[in-house]
Amino acid sequence: MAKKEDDARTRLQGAALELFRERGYDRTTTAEIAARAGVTERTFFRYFPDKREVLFDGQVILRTALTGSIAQAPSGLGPLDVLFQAFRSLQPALEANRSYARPRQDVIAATPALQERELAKIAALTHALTLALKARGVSDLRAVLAADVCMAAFVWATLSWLDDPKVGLGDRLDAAFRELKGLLAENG
Amino acid sequence: MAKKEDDARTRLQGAALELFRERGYDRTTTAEIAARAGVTERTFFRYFPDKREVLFDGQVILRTALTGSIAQAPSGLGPLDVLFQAFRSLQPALEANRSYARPRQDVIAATPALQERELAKIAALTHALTLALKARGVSDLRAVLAADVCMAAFVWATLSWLDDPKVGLGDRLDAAFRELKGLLAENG
DNA sequence: CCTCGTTTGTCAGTAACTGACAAGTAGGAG
DNA sequence: CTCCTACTTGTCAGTTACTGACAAACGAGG
Repeated sequence: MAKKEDDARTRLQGAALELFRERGYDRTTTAEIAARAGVTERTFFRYFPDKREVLFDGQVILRTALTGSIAQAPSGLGPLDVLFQAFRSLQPALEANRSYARPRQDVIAATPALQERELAKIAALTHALTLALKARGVSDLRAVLAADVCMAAFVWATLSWLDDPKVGLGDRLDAAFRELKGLLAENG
Repeated sequence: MAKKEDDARTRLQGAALELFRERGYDRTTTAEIAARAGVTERTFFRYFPDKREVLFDGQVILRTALTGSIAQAPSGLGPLDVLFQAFRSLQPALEANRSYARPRQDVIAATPALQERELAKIAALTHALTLALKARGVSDLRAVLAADVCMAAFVWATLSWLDDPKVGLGDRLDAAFRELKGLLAENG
C-alpha cells in the first residue's frame, strides 16, 4: 500500500499551492509547506527533489498520452497533423483540470524560478514528441521543427485559454494550428 | 572607469568555465570560483546574481543584434524570411566565438541546472523576437509561432554546428530553414 | 506477539545567496 | 601633495535549500 505516501504527497502539493498564492513562492519556505501539510521539512524532500518540483507533477501523464497518440496515428498523416491530433486528444483532460491549472499558472507567471522549471518541462515534452515522430520515420531535423512549433501552438492555446476561457480550448487549438499552416504557406 | 570591474568579471567567467570543465558544475563551489579569480565569494555575487549566470552573458548582445536586424528588414518580407535574415547576420560573430562556445556548451550539456537556465535565456530571446515582429505589424499569434519555430531552427543549426563543424554554420542555417518551409508542403 | 518493510522524525552538515558595514583605492578639485 | 568623493572589495553574520545517516513509529503478515 502506498496510501500514506499518496496522502502526504497530495497534502504537500495542496499546501504549497496555497502558500505560494498567499505569500508568493519566494516568501514561502519548504519548512512552512511541510508544517501546513503536517509533516517535517525532511519529508518534503523525500517526495520532491526540490522546492520547485512540488508544482510540476502531471508531466508524465501528459507525455505518455501524447506519445501514445502519436504512435497510434494513421500512417498517412504528416507530422504537423499527427501532433495536432495528439494535442486535441488532451482537450477533455485539460478542461477537467482547469480549476487547478488556473491558480497554478498565476503562481508560475509571478515567479521566474518556476517559469524556468516550466520551460524545462516543456522542453522535455517536446523532446519526447521529437522521438515519437522519429519512431514514425520522420527525419531528425524535421521532427525537431515540427515538435517545437506544434508545442508552441499548444502552449499558446493553453495559456490564452487559461487566461480567458470565453473562447474554448478546442477553438484556440484550431486557431493556432490554422495560423501555423498559414504562416508556412504564405511565407514561401 | 570600469577597468577593475571588467577584469574581475572576466576573470570570474574564465575561472568558472575552467573549474566546471575540471570538476563539473555541481562539484564546484562559488567560493572556489572566486578564489581562482582572486576575489572573495561575496564579490562573485556582486557580478552575477547566481552561480548559473556566470556562463550566460552574451544574451544582451545577441538580442540587440537580432531585434535591430528585424527592425531594419525590408517591409515586403514575411516573418519567416525576416527572422532567417536576422539569424544569418549573426553568423560571423558566432563563428568568431566558437572556441569559447564549444567547451561552454559541453558544460551546459552535462548539467541540468545549466540547461534550465539556457532554455530560459532562449525563451527570453524568443520573446524579444516576438515583440520585434509585432512592431512590424505581425499579429500576436503569428509572431509567437514564427519566432518560436525560427528560434528552434537556429538552435538546431548552432548546436549541430558546435558538435560537428565539418558542415558550416551557414549551411546548417540554410538547411534548417529549407526544412522549415518544406514542412507544410508535404504535410497538407 | 514478533518481524519485516515502509514511512517518518531528528540531527548535523554543506553550500547558495543576502544585507550591513568597514576598508581600500583611484581620480579630480583645491 | 592633500583632501574629498565615488566605486570596488572584504568581512561577517544570517537565512534557506538540500542531503546523508540513523533511529523511531507503524502497519501487514506469519
